[in-house]
Amino acid sequence: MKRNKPKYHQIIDAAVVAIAENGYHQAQVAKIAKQAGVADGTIYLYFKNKEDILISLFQEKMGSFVEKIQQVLAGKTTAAEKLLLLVENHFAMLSEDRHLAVVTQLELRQSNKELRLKINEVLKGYLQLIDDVLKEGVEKGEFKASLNLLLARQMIFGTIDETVTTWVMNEQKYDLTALAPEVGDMLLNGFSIR
Amino acid sequence: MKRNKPKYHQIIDAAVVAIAENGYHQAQVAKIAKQAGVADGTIYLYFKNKEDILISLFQEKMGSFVEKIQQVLAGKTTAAEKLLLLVENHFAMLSEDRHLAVVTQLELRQSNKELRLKINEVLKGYLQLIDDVLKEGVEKGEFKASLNLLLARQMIFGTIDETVTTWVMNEQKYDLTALAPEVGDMLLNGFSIR
Amino acid sequence: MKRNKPKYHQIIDAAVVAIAENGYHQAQVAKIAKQAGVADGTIYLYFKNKEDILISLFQEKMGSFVEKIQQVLAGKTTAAEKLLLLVENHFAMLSEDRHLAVVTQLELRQSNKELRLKINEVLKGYLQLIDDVLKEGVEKGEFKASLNLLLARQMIFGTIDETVTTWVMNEQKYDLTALAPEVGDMLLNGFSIR
Amino acid sequence: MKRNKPKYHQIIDAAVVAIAENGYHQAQVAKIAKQAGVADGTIYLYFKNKEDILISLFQEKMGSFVEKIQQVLAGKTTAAEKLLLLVENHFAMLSEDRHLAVVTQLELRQSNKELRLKINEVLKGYLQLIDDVLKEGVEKGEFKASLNLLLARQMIFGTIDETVTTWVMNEQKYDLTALAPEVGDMLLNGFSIR
DNA sequence: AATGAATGAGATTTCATTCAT
DNA sequence: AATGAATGAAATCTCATTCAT
Repeated sequence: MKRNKPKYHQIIDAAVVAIAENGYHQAQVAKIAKQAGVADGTIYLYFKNKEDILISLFQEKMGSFVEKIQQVLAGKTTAAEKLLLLVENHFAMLSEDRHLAVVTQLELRQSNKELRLKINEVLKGYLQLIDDVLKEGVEKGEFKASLNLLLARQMIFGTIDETVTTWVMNEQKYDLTALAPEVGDMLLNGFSIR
Repeated sequence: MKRNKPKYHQIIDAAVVAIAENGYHQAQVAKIAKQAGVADGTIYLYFKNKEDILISLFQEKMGSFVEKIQQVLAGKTTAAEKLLLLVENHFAMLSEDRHLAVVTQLELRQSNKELRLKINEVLKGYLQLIDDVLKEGVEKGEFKASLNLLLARQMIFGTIDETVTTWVMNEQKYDLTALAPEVGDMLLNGFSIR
Repeated sequence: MKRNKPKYHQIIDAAVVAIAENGYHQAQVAKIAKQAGVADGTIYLYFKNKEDILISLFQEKMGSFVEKIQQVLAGKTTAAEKLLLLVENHFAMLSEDRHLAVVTQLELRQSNKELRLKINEVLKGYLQLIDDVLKEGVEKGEFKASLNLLLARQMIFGTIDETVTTWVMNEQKYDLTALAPEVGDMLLNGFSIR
Repeated sequence: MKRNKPKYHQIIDAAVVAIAENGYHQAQVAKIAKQAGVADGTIYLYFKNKEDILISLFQEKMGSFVEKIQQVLAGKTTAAEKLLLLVENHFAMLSEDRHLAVVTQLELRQSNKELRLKINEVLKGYLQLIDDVLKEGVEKGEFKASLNLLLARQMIFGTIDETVTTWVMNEQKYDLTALAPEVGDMLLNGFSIR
C-alpha cells in the first residue's frame, strides 16, 4: 500500500505548498517533485498521474476532516449544536493550514471539470454528514418539518464555502473562526426579526 | 466603439456556446471563431486577446443582469420581497440560458487567478446590490439590527451560487426557478422552528 | 506612370520614417499607410507588395545619389580626387538624412536574402561608378598597375559601409563627413609609413 | 554545465546547417531539432529560446576563432605580418566551413536589431584584437603615427567582411584564401603608386 | 481612385509522462 | 526504488494582402 509509505504524504504535502505558492497552473510536476525532494519520475511510482496527486490530496485532507468532525459531533445532543460545531470546525481546519485554505478555495477550482467532479465525489462524505445533522434536526422537531433537506444542505455548504473563500481572498486578515457563531445563528434563524 | 458592432456580440455568444460545449480548455480561439462564423484573426479586431473575450463575456452578461435586477427591485417596498425577487431573477436568468449557466458555474472557474480577479471586479456591482437590500432591511426594521451585513451577503451569494451549481451539475434536470421561494424563506427565517 | 504621382513618393518617404522609428520588423504596412496618410489598401495601388516598397525606396534614394555623384565627378581630373569626392558625398548624403541612414545601414539589412539580392542589383550602378574611378586611376598611372580592381572596389565599399554603420550605431554622435579625408588617404596610401 | 554536453554542440551545428540550407526565417526550431536528431523540446533543455541558440552559435564559433587567431599571432614580430595572418585566417576559417560562411555573412544579418546588438557584443573581442595589432604597428613605427585607429579598424573589418560577403554571394566559386595577400597589401600600402 | 474590414497561414514554447540506467 | 534526460503534441496571435463598397 503506497498510502503507508512516507514519500506518499511527502509528495502530497509538497503539492499543497507548491500549489499555494505558485498557483495551480504554475505548480508543474517538476516543482512538486523538487519541493518534495524527489526526482520527477518518483512521483509516478506513487501516483498514476498529476490529477491523481490532486485527488489524493483532497481525499487525505478531507477524509481526515470528516473523521474528526464525526468524533466532535458524536456526543452532542441537539442538531443546532452540531451545526454550529460543524461550521466552527470547518473554519478552524482551514484557519490552521493556510496553505491548504488557498489550495482548496482558490487554486483547486481552476482544475478542469473532470477533476472537479471527482473532487465532488470525495465531498459526498462531508455532505452526507450535513444531511444527517439536518435530518436529525427535523426528526427531533428542532428544524421545520417542511425543510427542503437538499436545499438546506446547499445553503449550509454554500455559505461556509463563500465565507471561507472571501476570507482567503482577503488574505486571511481576520479571525475566521470567530465568525462561526454568527454564521450558525443566521443559518438557524435567518435575517428577519421575529 | 467595438461594442456596438454586431460581430462583437456575435463572438461573445459564440464563446458561450463553444465553452459550454467543449469546456474551457478545449474552447480554442479557432473553435470560437468557427462558431461565430468569422476568421480567427477577426477575433483580434474586436478583442485584445482570448482573456479579453472572457472578461467581456462576463461583463456583458452580468452587466445587463445587474441593470435588469435594479429595474425589477425599483418599485418594491419591503426588503424581504426584494430579496426573493433577487433570488428568483438570478435563477431565472441562468435557467433561460443554459449554455451561459454552464459557462459561469463550471467552465469560467477554471480560468486563472488573474482572470478570476477581473471577474470578481465585475461581480462587485452585483454584491453592492445585495448589500443595499440588506442595509434597507435593517434600517426599516425588517431584519435584525445585529445582522453582520458582510456575512449575510456571503450567505446569500454562497447559497444562490451553490444552488445553481448543483442544478447545473445535475444537468439542469429540475426547475431551478421553482426553488426560489424556499431559498428566500430559508434566508429570511432559517431552519429552526419558531 | 505611378512614379510621377505624388502618393508614390509620399508612401516611400513614409516608409523611411516608419522603418527608422519602429524598426524593420515593426514597420507593418498598416503603419506605413498611417504615416503616409492613406488607407492600407491604397498602398497596393502603387506597389505590388511590401517588398516592392522597399526596393523602390532603395532605387529612388540610391538612383538619385548615383546621378548626383556622376555630376560631381564629371569635371575632375585625377582618380584620387574622384575617390575622395565619392567618399565625401557618400558620407554627406547619409549625414543629411538621418532616417535614411538608419534604414539603409541597420534596418534594411534585416530583410530576407531575396530582397537583399534585389537591393544589390540596385547597388550595381554605384559599384560600376567605383570601378570606373579605379580603372581610370590605373590607366592614368595614378594607381598600381597590379591592382585587383574587384578587390579594390570591395575595399572601398566595405570601408565606407562599415564606417557609416559604426557612425549610425553610435547614434550619429560625431561628424561623419569630417572623416572623409582620412578615409580617402588610407585607401590611397594604406597604413604603412613610406 | 550545458556547454560541455555533446547535445549542446550537436544542436548548434544543426542550427548552422539548417539556417544555411533553409535561410534564417525558414529555419524553424522544428527543423533544427530534426537536423540535430533530437525532439523539439530537447532544444529547450540546452537553450533558453531560439535567439539563445543563435547567440550561442555565434559565441562558440567566433569565440574559438578569436582564440585561434591569438595563438597564430603570438610569436609573430611585425604588425604587417600579423595583419596578413589575421586576414588569411579569417578567410580560411570561413572557407573551411561553407555553411558557417553563409550563416554569418547572409543569414544572421536578418536577425532583429536586439540579436544583432548581442552579436556585436561577441564581436568586440575580435575588434579588440585588430586594435591591438594596429596599436603595435604604430608604436613600433611600422604604421603612420597619424593613423586614426578607429577608422583603420573599420577599414580592416569592412574590407574583410565585404570581401567574404561578395565571395559567399558568388556562391564561393573562387579561392577566397588566395586573396589574402592582395588584401593585406592594399590595407598596408593603398592603391597609389609610390 | 480610395477605403479598411476581414482573412488565415504559420511557429515558438511548455510540461506531463516515459524509460533506460 | 529512484533517477532525470528526453519526448512531442498542441494553441495563441500577427500581419501582408484582398475585395466589396
